Amino acid sequence: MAEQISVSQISKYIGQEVTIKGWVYNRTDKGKLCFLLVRDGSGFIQCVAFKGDLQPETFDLLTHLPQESAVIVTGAVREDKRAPGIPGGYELGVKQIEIVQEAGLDYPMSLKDHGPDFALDHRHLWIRMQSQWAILRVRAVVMAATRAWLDSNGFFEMSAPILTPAAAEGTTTLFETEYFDEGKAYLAQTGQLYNEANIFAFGKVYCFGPTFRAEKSKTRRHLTEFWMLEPEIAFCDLGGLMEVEEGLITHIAQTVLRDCAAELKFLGRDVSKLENVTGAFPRMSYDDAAKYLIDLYEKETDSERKELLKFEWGMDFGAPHEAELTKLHDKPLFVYGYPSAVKAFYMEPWPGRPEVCKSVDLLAPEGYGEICGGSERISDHDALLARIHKEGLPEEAFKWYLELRKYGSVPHSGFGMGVERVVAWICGIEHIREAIPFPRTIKRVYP
RNA sequence: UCCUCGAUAGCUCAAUCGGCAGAGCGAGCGGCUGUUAACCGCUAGGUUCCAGGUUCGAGACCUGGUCGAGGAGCCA
Repeated sequence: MAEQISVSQISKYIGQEVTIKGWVYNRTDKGKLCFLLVRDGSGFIQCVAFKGDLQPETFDLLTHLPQESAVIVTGAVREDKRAPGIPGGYELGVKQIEIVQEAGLDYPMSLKDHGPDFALDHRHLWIRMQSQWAILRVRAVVMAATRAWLDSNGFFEMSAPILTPAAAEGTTTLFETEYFDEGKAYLAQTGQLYNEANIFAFGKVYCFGPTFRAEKSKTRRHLTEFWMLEPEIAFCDLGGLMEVEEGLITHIAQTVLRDCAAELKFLGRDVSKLENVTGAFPRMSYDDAAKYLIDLYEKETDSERKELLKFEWGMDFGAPHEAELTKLHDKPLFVYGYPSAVKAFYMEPWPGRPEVCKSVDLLAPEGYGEICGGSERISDHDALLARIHKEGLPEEAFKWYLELRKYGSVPHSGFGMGVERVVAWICGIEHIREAIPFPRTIKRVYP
């Protein structure tokens, strides 16, 4: 009885007879020779059958196997540079094949390109394709690396509620639902306020889960449901926060480089760009960034681009501005000290400059833009209350949040990291809808 | 909410000035002992997004609509 193995472990079994359980990804007949590219979830491997090695009826069955048929293949592993697959370079000489299910002939996914509408309508099948498989494997490693780094650096995962009573960040649009006799409840757009309660019990915490924004954003950087990591740290200032982000992002990038080499290679990612993601990241003040952007705007001669680059102090960066800033470095870039007016109400003002707050965004290189946004939080009760009033937020809804400032308040900081944006950047893909198994966009809740 | 672009075979697309609805892939059959999204031959496959209009004649032009994509704003 041959040992059942996974394709990802194939290199350890050269010369041995093994069994692989999976699905036919592609088939090529060549007369007395038949190639099956079989995927098993862990990778893709070429299985080669010679007519002379098998019963005639078995070989005939093989050459008529529809794409996506479920199979159990047994054969000897050998190294062959010609063999395609992920990792590739190994193949199985078929000795025996059992067909678990012969797939229907009308499988709609082609190995060639699909348009976004068709691909997304068939997302339940699209995820089987090599490109999507590779991206989602990277996503899983990004998420595991995120938890691993935080867990080994003294953080505790504290799940935040998804059904929440009110807007956390004011103006942003919320998904609304009926909640028994209590009136309306809303899908969480952040777990941060709950994290701030948790740090006073656990010191360093994070929540990691789906968040929801009913914004009508229709760009390659937006989903209505996306996964966000939100660490929050007691006794931590803005500088300390940036060190945490550096440590985490470095660990994520280096872990993916180590564990997803085959996936990155398949995606055609230039890994030298990711190898740069280590150590201290460059830091730039909002003031300096604004000067740079204004200069760029004034020098731009193309009228269309000039309109996009339009900038003055006090504005938040648009995607074109972020792209320009990230071109300055080959590492992620911190931009800190944004105008308070464009940031959330809970951010600590800069000492001596109340128009600026102790916030920091982390911009991914190569034009990918914001992947993390965070700040030092207001720790003083009266200052926070004043900000709530100024923003016109309902004081009653923030009663418990304000109370945190009465019993042992300390300087504290936190940030949010958009998982899909990180995955899109690491994989080098165009659109974050491919960085989540089943994307939710303004125009799509199916499948 | 605004701007731009698009919708033709299962998929990706072509169709010149308004004049017979086309190709590649996929599917079926046949051929080939090293294919890499194989290749070669044959076969099947169409409500040209919908509703009107102009015209001898509309996939193409006009009006209205539907759906999608990219971007802006907002944000992670």
